Amino acid sequence: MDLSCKSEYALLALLELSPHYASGEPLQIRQISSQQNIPDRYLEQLLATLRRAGLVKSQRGARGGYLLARDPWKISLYDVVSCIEGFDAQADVTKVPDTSEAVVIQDVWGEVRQAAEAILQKYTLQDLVDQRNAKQQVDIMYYI
Amino acid sequence: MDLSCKSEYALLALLELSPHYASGEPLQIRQISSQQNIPDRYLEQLLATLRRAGLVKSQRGARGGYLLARDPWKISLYDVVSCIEGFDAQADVTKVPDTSEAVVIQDVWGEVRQAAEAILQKYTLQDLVDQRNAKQQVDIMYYI
DNA sequence: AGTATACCCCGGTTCTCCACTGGGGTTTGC
DNA sequence: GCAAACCCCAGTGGAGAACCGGGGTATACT
Repeated sequence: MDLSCKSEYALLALLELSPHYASGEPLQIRQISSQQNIPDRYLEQLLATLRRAGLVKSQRGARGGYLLARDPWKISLYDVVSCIEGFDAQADVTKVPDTSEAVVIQDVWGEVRQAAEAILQKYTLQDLVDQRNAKQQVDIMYYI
Repeated sequence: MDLSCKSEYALLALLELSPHYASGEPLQIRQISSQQNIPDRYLEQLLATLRRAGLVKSQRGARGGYLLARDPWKISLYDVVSCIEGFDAQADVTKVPDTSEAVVIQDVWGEVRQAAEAILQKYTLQDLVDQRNAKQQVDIMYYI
């Protein structure tokens, strides 16, 4: 019941990209990884996954980097986590429960999954950026 | 985001034990494992964990077996899953998030965890037994 | 008493996945 | 043309999941 490193790294990277979306200037892996203490070669793989899922765009060559593919309020946390964790492709080998007890357990677990997904769907990258800004604002007020 | 075998096996076993709680007659590993298609030596380990957590009681020797330690409506699914998955002892190495972005992500994830736990807490073993019975009742009606 | 029946404990094994590293190749701006 | 970036693919080390097996111990029944 804990967030995997993969998803956390991916979210951190996208949160870094979010403020840069307006300018249209790409951000490099090195920048993100040093900013968020993420191993850069690992982050590269995650960004490749996000690109294949259509969440970010990449620009190759010198002065290249990554940009969000669409506005930060149009990307939900569910979009990110589901593509990184890859639980879209889980419909293939759904094991058939053999007893009636197994069925009710699966039902409850479905309810759990749905609740988790609902929360991830209601937050967008923009929401998190706003939350972070608000939190920093509070910190400044306490500092004064 | 999927239920582990361990937790599912444990829940199935406890659902088997629930109807026998009233009689006070213990149920053997072999019975449970054959009823629910669970490898018996593996189930043994899980029941040992449940026993150490105080959810079941064991009776050794001939005509021994396992019983629930308390009434089936006093055991929530959260009790079971948390002890099997062992996420009580997670408070020790809570990694300190280094950036403000990491903090907001952890906050959201905390919300997700809480929602999942709330659902697991609201269901008891008795609830699942009732659901199973209700479902079988419906099946019979369709059969007629 | 003796024996069969069950739990008990501990250890090993295979497999998969995660987190991470490394070696090249290709595109692009200056 | 060269350096800066992405791209792809491959491998590695560790951890945990899902088992299996052997030997020990308590208990009921005869």
